[in-house]
Amino acid sequence: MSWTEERIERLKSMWAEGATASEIAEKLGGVSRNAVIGKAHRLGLEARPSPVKPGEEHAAPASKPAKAEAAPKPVAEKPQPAAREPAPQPQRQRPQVEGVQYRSVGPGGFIRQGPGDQQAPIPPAPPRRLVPAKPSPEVADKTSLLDLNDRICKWPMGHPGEPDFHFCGEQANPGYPYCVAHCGVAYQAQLPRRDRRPPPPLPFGGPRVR
DNA sequence: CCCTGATTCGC
DNA sequence: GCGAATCAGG
Repeated sequence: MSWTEERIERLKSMWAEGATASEIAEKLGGVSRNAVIGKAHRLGLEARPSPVKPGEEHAAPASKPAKAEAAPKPVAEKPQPAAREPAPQPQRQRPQVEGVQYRSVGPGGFIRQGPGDQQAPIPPAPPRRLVPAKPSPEVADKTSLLDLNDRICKWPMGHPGEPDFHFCGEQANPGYPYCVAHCGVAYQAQLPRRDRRPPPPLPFGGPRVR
């Protein structure tokens, strides 16, 4: 289907009336939404309000510092030594009752919830105060998850789960989550379509096509 | 996912 | 010039 004089006029009038490209394409018939948009542009028709913002420079971080950074949450206030311990029960033995139930005991001496328990069993007072675990020596001087902020390069080193997994920790490239060197790895200039490598075929022939 | 218009670029 | 493919926001 070609763009005859008559069809172009219909396109112009409908475009001027505010019909969407899809509607115009449907009423004209024989052309796609993209064809209508492409033709409208070539005809120099008035641009429609695009859902994609035109300007808005990417580099404008200082424009709206309104709620850029929430104030650092008051990380869990140090638990005051109030109510140190809930009155230690002198009762040492478990009450021997018929149908006694055995429960497993988790780290810190807390009794795990049983499958049939209606409410959590009252945990016994932990024998000692719980303290944060010391970092393993492998990551002692390395950047951990808790060290991250927006000025620190978050490039992962190694893999999660490995004992020495940590983060790069260099000074981040302002506005980016990584340092300059890792930004160079993370962000690649987009090549023209003809120069792009097609993705390699998936192993085993890829997903099954029905 | 759906929709939208804008843009690119092989033909 | 055409329009599919792609992009990017709603």
